[in-house]
Amino acid sequence: MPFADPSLAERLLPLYPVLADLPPALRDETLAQQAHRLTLPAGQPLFNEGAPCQGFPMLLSGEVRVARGAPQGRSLELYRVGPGELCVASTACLFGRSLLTAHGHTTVATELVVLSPTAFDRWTAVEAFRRFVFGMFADRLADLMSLAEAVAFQRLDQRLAGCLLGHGAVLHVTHQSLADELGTVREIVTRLLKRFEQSGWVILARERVTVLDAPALRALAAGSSPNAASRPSPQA
Amino acid sequence: MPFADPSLAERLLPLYPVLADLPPALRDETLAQQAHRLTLPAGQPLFNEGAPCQGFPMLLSGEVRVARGAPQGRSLELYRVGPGELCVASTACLFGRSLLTAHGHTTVATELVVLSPTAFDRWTAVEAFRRFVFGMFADRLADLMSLAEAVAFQRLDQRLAGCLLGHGAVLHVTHQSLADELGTVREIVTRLLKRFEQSGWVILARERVTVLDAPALRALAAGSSPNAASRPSPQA
DNA sequence: GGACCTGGGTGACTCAGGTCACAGACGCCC
DNA sequence: GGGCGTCTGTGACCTGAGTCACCCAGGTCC
Repeated sequence: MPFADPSLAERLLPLYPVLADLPPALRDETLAQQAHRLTLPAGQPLFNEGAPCQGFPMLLSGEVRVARGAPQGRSLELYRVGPGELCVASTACLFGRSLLTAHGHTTVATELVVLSPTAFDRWTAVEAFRRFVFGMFADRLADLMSLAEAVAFQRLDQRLAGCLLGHGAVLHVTHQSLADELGTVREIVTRLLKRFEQSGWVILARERVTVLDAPALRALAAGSSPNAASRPSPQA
Repeated sequence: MPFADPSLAERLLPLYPVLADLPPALRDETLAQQAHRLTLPAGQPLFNEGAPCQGFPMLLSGEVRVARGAPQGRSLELYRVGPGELCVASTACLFGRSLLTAHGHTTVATELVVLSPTAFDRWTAVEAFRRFVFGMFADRLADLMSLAEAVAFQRLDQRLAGCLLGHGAVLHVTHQSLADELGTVREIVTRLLKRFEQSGWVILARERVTVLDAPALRALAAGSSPNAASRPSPQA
């Protein structure tokens, strides 16, 4: 939609404060002429393995989940992108001699702005914006290193505990989606969750996990206790 | 060593052709004043987890291995850096609000040039150089995604087969170093290598692995055949 | 109120990978 | 040439995780 949208910059700015450092003329011109805005429902594929990349995405709202799929339907979540962040996978393949190596889809209804590659180039000429992009790359890189380490060295119960934390006390998820996040299968998630429930750490219901004892989960995730799950927790 | 080194640019240029796109004055000035040159023997630590980062490294020769360590002496190799490449981990922490999350050490005698952060900033103002850096980030990001996927979904024999390939017919490695590369322990590597030898794919000797049947290893690594190792190979 | 679908629960079995505890092999240095 | 350290080989054993097969609960749709 190449017509000027007066509200676009106003909506982007609070989420991406770095845009304030761009020359206003450059910013508004590129937003008006070299960006298009997308609105996607939940569960919509945004890009796929092997596809070329259209541009540089900035999220206004919603969430994009970037994962890599294996055979027989298993998949591993690499990271998620929220408002104020940027999807390095697609950014990466703007430069990369390589195509995309992961797929992304929305987890909830999502609005995003996609900047054209040339516009992105012009923006990165501005030091503040460049630092922002490098910073994002750095963060993701660190995330991916941690992911690789976790997959290599942590037990699944530790990783599961970890991904139950930090999303509030009540999670609305299916066991299958947790399995996809961890790169395992549903049955295993069910088993482990059941063990957590027996320890009194969570309560399970259909499409819902209620966290009762976050500290216990955190301790398990931190991995200090090799088999804490066998001790049904101090007070039980 | 802040004295002018006339040969430095000449040595860097063939490895980093992108430097030809920098304004010569800028390039020579920063190389002379804001870069120092390091020469390290093999096996020397270059940086460690949690340490701050001194600058932007470019390799003249040698190799740096970036890994992440787990408890009980296990470690997982994240990637390696050779001449013409750059170490994104340290670059990343130039910007990152975070410290380094991995450690790097030389695998062989290595010469490198470390550019100061401010000099790096000035160089990235040049579009060609910026693209080069973004490209490197993109490549590493893709590597790390593949690594995470491999660790999550591939069996160790497949990954081992993969890392025997592409280093010539004769590798000079200990089983322990292969184990560190894969994030496992020595005994497992020994077992798997022995299996490969029994299949006639390699010959083992002290600190040496000779690859006889690269195609077979490649097929195993590709993972198309679930348990190819049980079939001692077509012609045997 | 039955058919049907999705999500959850469970037990039996298998297997890759890790642990432990050795033993032999090779090279090196006095 | 004997001692010592590093590297390799191997067997017994254990366990986390995946597979398979099935059943059950709870909604929704006719």
